[in-house]
Amino acid sequence: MDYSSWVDTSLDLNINPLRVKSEVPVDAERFGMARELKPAFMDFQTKPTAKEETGALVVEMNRVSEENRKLTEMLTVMCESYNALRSQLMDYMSKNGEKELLAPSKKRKSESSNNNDNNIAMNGHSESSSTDQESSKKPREEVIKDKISKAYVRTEAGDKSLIVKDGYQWRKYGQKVTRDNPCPRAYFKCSFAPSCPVKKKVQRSIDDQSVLVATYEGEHNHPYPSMEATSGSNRSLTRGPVPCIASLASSGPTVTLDLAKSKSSNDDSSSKPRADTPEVRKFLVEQMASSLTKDPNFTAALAAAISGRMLQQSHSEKW
DNA sequence: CGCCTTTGACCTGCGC
DNA sequence: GCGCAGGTCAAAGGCG
Repeated sequence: MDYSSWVDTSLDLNINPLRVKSEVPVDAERFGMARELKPAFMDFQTKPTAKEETGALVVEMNRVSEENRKLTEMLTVMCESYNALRSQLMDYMSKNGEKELLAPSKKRKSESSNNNDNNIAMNGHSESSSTDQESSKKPREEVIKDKISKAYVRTEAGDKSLIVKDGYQWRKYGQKVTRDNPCPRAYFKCSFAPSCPVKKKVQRSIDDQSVLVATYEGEHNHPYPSMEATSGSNRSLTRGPVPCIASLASSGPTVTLDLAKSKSSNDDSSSKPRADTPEVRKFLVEQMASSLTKDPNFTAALAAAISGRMLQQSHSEKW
């Protein structure tokens, strides 16, 4: 599957001068703005610095266009790399996955291996059948560890907290720095119900430290907290655990690809994100457009580019 | 004042 | 048996 084909990564900044030339006067006249706009443009052009400013704007527009082109290339490379890694992972899982699941691991911390993490993340499996692995642990944990799930949550780049908002109320009871990951691992217990046996481990991904890996152990023996009960500072507004969130973040707008799938679709074929459907493509494009338009830097650059083109065009018309 | 976080100490399982 | 590493406990302090 070619994931680079999911989304048209080009921003399609159509800054055709002919369009500006043909549309702007018409619109201005249509809305009766010609008298107000034209003097403004004329005044702007007659200023001694107008030429320089126009040139600067054109340079800025070219710079933005070049940056856009580079970002597009980077995104394409990332998609291709992800595609290749996924293919390798699928091959590896098809060969060794079943064998590893059946063989009880002697190592206690088999879950900390990044390959295992990625297996679950890529497939969107919110629950893993690790009962066999956990059965070797001490008896008092057997009741708790019959249900293990993982969630991957992207956080803000500067956010150093280990808080995963999943709607439940948690009490932190420990924190450890593990050997395979310099980022500390936080241990939480469900504090919504005193008898709730659910525990949660949260640790930043070693590969991408903006991603929090939350491991849930056990099942809640109480109903999901209501929105009123979860409206506090640490309460979440999301309902239920987030199975998988994969994001493509840049320095500018963040495009989040939610690859979560429903728990009911556990077969391997349906675990692949149906991004080739028109609905998903439309959704992704809308999300990208929304992210871009919300970014003030992008809108400012876009406005500068458009105004630069307008000025350039009107300037060339005059000459 | 109660709840939560922090953090060092302690417990437990596993490999050598 | 010993050391290492993950997991848990509980006292202390912070905060609303």
